[in-house]
Amino acid sequence: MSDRSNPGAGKDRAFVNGLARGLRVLASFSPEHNRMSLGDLAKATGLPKSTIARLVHTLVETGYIYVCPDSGRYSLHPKVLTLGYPVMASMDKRLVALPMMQELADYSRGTVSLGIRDGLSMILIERSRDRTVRALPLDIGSRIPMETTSMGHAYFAAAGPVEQDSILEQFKTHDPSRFKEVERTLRGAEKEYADKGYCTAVGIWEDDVNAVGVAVTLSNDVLAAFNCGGPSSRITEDSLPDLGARLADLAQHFQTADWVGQLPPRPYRGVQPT
Amino acid sequence: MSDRSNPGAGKDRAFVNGLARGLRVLASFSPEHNRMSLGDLAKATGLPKSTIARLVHTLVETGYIYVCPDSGRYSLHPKVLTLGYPVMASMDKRLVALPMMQELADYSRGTVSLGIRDGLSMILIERSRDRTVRALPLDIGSRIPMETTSMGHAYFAAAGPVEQDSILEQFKTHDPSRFKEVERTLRGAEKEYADKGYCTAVGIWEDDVNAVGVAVTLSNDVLAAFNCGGPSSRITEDSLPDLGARLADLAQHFQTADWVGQLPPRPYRGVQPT
DNA sequence: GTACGCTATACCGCTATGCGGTACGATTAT
DNA sequence: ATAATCGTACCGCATAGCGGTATAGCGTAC
Repeated sequence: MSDRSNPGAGKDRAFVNGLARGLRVLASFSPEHNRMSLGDLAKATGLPKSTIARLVHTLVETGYIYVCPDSGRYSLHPKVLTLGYPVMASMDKRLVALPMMQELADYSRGTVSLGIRDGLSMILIERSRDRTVRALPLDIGSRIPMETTSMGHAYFAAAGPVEQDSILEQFKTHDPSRFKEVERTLRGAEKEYADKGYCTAVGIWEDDVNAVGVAVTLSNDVLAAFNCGGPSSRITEDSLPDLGARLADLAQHFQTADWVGQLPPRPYRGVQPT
Repeated sequence: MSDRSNPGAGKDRAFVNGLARGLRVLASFSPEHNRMSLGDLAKATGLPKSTIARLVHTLVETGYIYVCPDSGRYSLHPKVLTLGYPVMASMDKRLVALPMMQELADYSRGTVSLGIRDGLSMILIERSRDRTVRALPLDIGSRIPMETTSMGHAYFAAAGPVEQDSILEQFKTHDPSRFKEVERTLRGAEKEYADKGYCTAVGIWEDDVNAVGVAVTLSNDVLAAFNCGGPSSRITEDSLPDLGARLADLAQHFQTADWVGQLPPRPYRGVQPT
């Protein structure tokens, strides 16, 4: 029976299944499936309905899920945002980048984002968009693939050899069929980054999306990467060198910005969950 | 022993304790305690050390916590941000407010934020800051009290009678000693909001912080509130009427903005967690 | 040097606890 | 009216999670 929520080995006395399963429930929500019934969640997680009922009940009790008043379905409660707050706060150096990002977004009439790696994808932790665009598809906390985005390419290029090997290793085990292609792509990106100082992605993520990417180091020595991109109608292929140079410049300024000490040691001005 | 993680009644067959406790572990991180040992977590949560060890082990396995390479302590993994992403995405109407918020932040030389209620506090879901300020103390996902902030006051003032009663009820049970004072404050805020169209908070949250607040409704009929404020050196008490009017104006524009249909129905451009 | 505080990890017996069948009544859709 | 849903309830079972206690490894301090 031992259907461990996470793969992992057979039996692990120290693994709390209920917790892992509950997190799986939370993670099974997505922007397009943000209101789900117990049945939906059962399907999405592959867990039996009665188990889902228990987990959801617990999550409702603890306030991380609430029942939509109208539809009666279950939805993530904004309280889940508070779980991520300490992470955001620990990356506060990105705040110094915000004005620069906004400036470049306006200049390029596209979107500028900052992301870090999780597994084989990049998680966005900050973003700025051109003021004339209504749509900002990727928001904070969203996840984009590493192997098909300029951000991911730049990240890979700037990563140390050991991290690179680890990434490639993960790709190999995760999707062996695409591995060789992915490896070639990423190694190519590494070369491009070394040559030009930025990575370009022309229509490899989405057909009509172009972007450039540059890596940086956050205050806590966490590697991250900027990108700047948008629909090809606005971000033309010809403009990429210019944008790449500007993004590299932005990263340079960000990197060397004298950040330490600019913020007074501030206590946590938040409050308990009450 | 039935030490239920959440208060609640004695025994609830459908309550998964391990899950609730694991969430308590995640929630016990804060910006100032973002690297903790098992002992720290045991102290913070009040759970026995061996239990913590099991929960943390599970959270590490599932990737929501990682071991800091240097210190060997435990820290939240950025992956927790992805849990909140669907919430952010469901509130995408706030994106139309961003340029306006930025504009007002620049004008006022302070900070403009947008927040929604959770329990007796407000959770920030968007923020803009004046470009000349380095510090942005409150970030997305952070939590500020309702009874001492202009945002909270405006929210309360705009809430329906039933929600107001529920809020007051919670205050009464949560902190009876302060209840009468809080009630008076909130009722006063309601009156102020009805009179002026905004709420002011002069040094009630922090001594040297002034702010104004105005409520709005997000696309999904969720009540929310803007605030605009900052240190009294920049946001003087005299400027509050002007800022209040401008914030009310912003809210008005935001409210009536024709948002529906401006975004093409977009698929989730994110990717699986791999 | 040794005694201490702090790590994290391991072990282990117990039983409460979460499990997942299956069944029910209420809604809503076909 | 039939057919899917929805969520809730029940219940016997076995094990999964519990929390005590014990151990081993570091650093620090005295």
